[in-house]
Amino acid sequence: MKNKISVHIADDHKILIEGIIAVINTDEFIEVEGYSLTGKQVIEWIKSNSADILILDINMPEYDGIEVLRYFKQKKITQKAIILSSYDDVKLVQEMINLGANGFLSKDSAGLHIIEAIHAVHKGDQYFSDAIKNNLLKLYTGKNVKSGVRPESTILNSLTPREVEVLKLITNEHSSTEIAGILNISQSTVDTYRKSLLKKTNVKNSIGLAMYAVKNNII
Amino acid sequence: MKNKISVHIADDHKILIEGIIAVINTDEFIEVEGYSLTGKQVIEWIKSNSADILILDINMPEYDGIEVLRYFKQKKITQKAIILSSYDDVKLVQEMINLGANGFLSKDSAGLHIIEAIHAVHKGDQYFSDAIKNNLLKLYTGKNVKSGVRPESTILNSLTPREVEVLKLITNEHSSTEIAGILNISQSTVDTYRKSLLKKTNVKNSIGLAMYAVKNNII
DNA sequence: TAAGTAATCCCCATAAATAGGTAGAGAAAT
DNA sequence: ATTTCTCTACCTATTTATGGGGATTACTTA
Repeated sequence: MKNKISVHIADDHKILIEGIIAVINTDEFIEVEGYSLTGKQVIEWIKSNSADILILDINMPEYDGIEVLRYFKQKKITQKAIILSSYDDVKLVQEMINLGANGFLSKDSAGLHIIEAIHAVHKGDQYFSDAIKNNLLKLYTGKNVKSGVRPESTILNSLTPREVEVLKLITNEHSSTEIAGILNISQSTVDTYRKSLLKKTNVKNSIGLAMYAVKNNII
Repeated sequence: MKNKISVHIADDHKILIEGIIAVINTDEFIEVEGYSLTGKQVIEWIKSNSADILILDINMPEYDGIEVLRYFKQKKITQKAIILSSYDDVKLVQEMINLGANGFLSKDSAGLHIIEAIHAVHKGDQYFSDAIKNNLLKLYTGKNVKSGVRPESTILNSLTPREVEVLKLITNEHSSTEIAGILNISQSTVDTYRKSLLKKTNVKNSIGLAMYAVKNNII
């Protein structure tokens, strides 16, 4: 008899985990090795374990999926991972691919696709759910890009630590005066950060910044 | 032999639906009657069907859970409903209760709780998952309310259709001038909407509005 | 050492948002 | 028939945000 493909699942919603387990159990060649409810748990788990495939949700408390992949990359851990995501944000997908993700599944997809994805990635292929494939195509061909995706900003806009701090405070509904008080810097400085944030993220106003923060899980 | 409790599931994530079905199938007294992937489908479904219990996700495209309940209330449809939600926002819970929801489940809860909830609601009781119960308690006792929950706003904040339109445009980075142009109304009117939105959602500024929109999937 | 980059601060000016009102027309509900 | 709700619009005033510069210090890297 052959070995089963072992899978570890990371998602903060237990119901979803149970669902995925139920789906996976319908395939005789795959078995669930365990699960994590937070990114922190994944990082703890990887220290002494591994699975053939890690199914990784992006939105998790205590280190999200991106941070988990970043950790893997930094520690040179070659754990195969399939990303589970609620929205098909192309920018995110690209970032995840760069961080070494092997597959990308939208939560919209049927359970069957998880099984397909697991088999594909196990064989060494990449797997993308249809919606994401289409979005990537549109991005590369440059046409018909749906709203919310800004092709001009394909370039990584790495924000400086201080900029991220300011961005977080903006997203938490603080005014520049308040931010200046909190960070103990002058209002002018905060204004300067606002300007560079607007330029780097290529959005129109503070609301765009907040949405950028949400999308990129800077929260 | 007795009749089984019939359940209809509404959620835009098929994987989650499959998971819930798998969980429910472990209980011999409950059966899944069908499912919907959008609020629109639920509204179509209710026109010629019903189930003992509707399991309703808040975040859905084409009419979210709130709008579905609002529709039920308006049409005086007495469909029992258990709300499924990703976050335990007390404000939301209260709104849903006022709209006639019979139970409230966090997606964090285990599958077992769905079954408990279904049985409880079927008997005529209300059901709340623990996290939500705690939050409601804190709200009523007024202490130790976690950030993000604003106790002052106990009052129902159902937004009017026009307010939602404005909110969407705000969230899409439009200024008041632009919104006035798009909706063909005066800027003053847009300002009025901004004021009532701020009051109803009880947030501090436009960024709070955008975050509210994101949380409530008004997008 | 020269070139960057990050963090800090300032000027000036305009555009936009917030806060406090008031108020009318029409629809819907009681 | 009267109240309530929604959409519409205006006034006044203040506070924030945006857009265009320029500039210093300190640290790192080619």
